[in-house]
Amino acid sequence: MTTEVSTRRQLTRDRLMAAATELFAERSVQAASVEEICERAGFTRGAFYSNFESKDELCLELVRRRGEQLVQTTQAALTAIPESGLTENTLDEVLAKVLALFDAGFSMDDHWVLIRSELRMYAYRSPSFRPALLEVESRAVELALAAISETLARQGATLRIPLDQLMPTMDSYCERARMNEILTGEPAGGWHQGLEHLLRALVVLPA
Amino acid sequence: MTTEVSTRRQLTRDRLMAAATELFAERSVQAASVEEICERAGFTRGAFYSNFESKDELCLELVRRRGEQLVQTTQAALTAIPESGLTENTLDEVLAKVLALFDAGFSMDDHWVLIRSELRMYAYRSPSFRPALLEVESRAVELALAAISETLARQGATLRIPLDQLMPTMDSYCERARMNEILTGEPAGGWHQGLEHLLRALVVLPA
DNA sequence: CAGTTTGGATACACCGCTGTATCGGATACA
DNA sequence: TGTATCCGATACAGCGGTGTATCCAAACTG
Repeated sequence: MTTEVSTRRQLTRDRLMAAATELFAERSVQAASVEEICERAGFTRGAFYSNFESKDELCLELVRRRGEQLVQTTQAALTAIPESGLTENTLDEVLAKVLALFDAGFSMDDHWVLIRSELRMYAYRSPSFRPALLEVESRAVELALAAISETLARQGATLRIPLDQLMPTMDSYCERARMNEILTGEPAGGWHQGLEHLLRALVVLPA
Repeated sequence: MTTEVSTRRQLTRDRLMAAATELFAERSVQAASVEEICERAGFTRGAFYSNFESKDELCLELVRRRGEQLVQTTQAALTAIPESGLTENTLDEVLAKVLALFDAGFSMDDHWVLIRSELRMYAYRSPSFRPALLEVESRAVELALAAISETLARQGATLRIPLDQLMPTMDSYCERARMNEILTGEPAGGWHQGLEHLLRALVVLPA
């Protein structure tokens, strides 16, 4: 059965990619050797080169999946907070929605903060990888932005900065805050409050 | 003459560090081999190991210098915009001062945007290097922050976010914006306008 | 239950980097 | 000008990673 074969193959691909993800965070994309990735996944390099043409290609696949996952969790987070016939135009409603987005979609767990940074740097150096990363990121940002701006519009709220500056501002702030927490060894979490402050500062409710 | 010797030594150290800086941006700290650094500087590895104990130590020295330079240019930028017996409490005055700070001190040229990111990741992985980087960065931030908050106070201006969140917010925004420009190949410069928007949004002038 | 295919393991040849130990030419000093 | 010192070059042994070519077992096929 073809599916059975494909299933097996897919399983080793998964394990390889999971191992790679870990090692990318630990050692960087470049420094993580194919050897090491295979070892951690419980394979030898034979398995790797049978499944991927190169580390570059694995990265591509990684980002592709990440993109899908991002889109899904984002949409899930959006629908999870229903239109809810609220009559009060509270800033808190907007906040909740946006914050949920960041919690769910733009996962700020240790792993992905490091990996995003790692992948950006890798993209800078790998011309073949760059467009893929840019496309995935921009798609995710667009999706989230659309949701946010719609929410804002419904509340009659406006922003103190251009709309297309909102996501970069918040995202980069969170990422930096998380990175700082990681580097200093502080417990994670401060970034969340920081983001809320930032949002409250940037959003203007109708008079 | 001892100074002559030292001068010579210092010169090769400089060349090695300059080469390292370039290569760190091009290939990453880890991927830049000692060999390559020496080659670009016009030396062999003998010179390197005669001057530095390891790549780690070179990084340390690099950051130390960067810190000094940062402090100097920041202070220069601050004194360059004199108290100027202005009577008008214009937001523009505050803006000018802060923007000048970022232009001068937190240099956002291609090189250093990449290297800062690079060093952060390196710090995450090198326990001996981490505290050094953190200290330099925090000193620079403190200095700039002190200057800014004093400026704000003099104008009677306040912020819509906690004071200690200002620098991370602005800095991370700029860095991200620059990085995006680099990745997409857009001409640099948009970040500057973005920063101005952000500042205008965050600063509140007295009624 | 043979025959075929698939997929991962093994073996091989090669390269580049590391760090140290040693050497030799230039420079400083009397 | 001779001598000591300094500092970068050279030589060497060793390691770890790369990518390919080949092999073998297990899983599918009819």
